[in-house]
Amino acid sequence: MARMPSAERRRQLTAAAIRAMARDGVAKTTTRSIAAEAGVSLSVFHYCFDSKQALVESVITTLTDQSVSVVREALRPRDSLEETVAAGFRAYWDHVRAHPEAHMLTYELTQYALREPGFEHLARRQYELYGEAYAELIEQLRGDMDLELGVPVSVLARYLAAMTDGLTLNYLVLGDAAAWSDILDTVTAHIAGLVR
Amino acid sequence: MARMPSAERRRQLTAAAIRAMARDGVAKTTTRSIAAEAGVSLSVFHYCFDSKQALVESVITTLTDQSVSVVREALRPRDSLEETVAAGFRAYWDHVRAHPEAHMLTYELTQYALREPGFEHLARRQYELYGEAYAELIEQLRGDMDLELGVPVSVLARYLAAMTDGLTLNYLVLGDAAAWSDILDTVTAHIAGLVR
DNA sequence: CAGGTATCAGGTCAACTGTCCCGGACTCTT
DNA sequence: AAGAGTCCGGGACAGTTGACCTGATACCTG
Repeated sequence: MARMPSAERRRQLTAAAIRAMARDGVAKTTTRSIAAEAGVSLSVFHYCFDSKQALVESVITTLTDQSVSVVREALRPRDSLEETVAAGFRAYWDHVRAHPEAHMLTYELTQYALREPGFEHLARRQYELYGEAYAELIEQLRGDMDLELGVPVSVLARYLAAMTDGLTLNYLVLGDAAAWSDILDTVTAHIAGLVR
Repeated sequence: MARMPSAERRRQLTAAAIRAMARDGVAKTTTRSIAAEAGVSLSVFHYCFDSKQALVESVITTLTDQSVSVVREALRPRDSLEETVAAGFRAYWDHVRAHPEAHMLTYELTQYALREPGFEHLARRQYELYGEAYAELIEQLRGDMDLELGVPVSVLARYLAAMTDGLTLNYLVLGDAAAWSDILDTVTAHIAGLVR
């Protein structure tokens, strides 16, 4: 086994845990399977993390930050409002279709966090960050394009966040990706109608 | 212990499992905790169900049917379209606020079903039934009120299902129930705009 | 009331999981 | 090169969990 500073080992174990959890599900991922996925012995795990919970906490924050950056990346301002919304949805949707297990895992971890005493704040943080990402984009667009919103920014941001969340979950359960792009088009038109 | 035909015992155990899972979470619910919740000994459990999986299957189908009937109950046709949509959302939302653990449990079980080999169909069935419930209501309204839809029924139904799903999940994570009624109003207006 | 069936209680078992311990090996400083 | 600090490996342990088994008990049929 290659020797490695524990900070880097922690990152490696976190990444291995994400792979194992995405593959097997959170419930079926054990400290042993994580260690095996990382290619280290079990004791290394407990050398780097005080407990499995500490590792899960690291996994959640890491994955949340990744997910939020996916949203931020997708939501780049374009020439027109409709174009921005449509391109944003498309970019996000492409990511969902390309990495369904990753999105599935975020839902699982959200519920894990809600159930685990002392972890609720991690679930909330995730959803708050989503909302903030949307709100920031809206504010930015409003300034750049001199838009007038028919609804408060916070309402619109939460609507978008909940919308994409629900669509993603439905896609993960039902599949049939094509059917959902029609819905995204409808929503895009709706958003465009909410601004002046 | 009162003697009881096994069919009724199964119902009793299913109900006890739902209570235990809603309280403790699916992952932390064991055969022992279910038996204790039902007030029977562990052996009764394995007398009535071949395995824990068989019980979980019973729980999922029972809860799915309950959830769908909640949706159907909420979506009763009223005088006008907007009134129908608004009242439907309100009724559904009241149910979510009154029984958050029950809704939480359905999300947990959906993911459990998606992860458990041979159970995927139960997750899909749940979401298909939601979609069908919405589609039926839309068809019915269209006939009664002579509406003309701007989008296909299937698109609208899936949109509504995903929408409520996402809003519910966001509420369960973030709380703050008041903030979401504004969003439901926005969506209501959107739906009203989609018909002629 | 006898015999058979349905139901229950407690104990047992093997497998798995998180955690920990102890000895050894590597690395860097002095 | 020697020692301290850091990292790694294998094994062990206690607790939990799903599953099962053997008797005992209640109910019903004839």
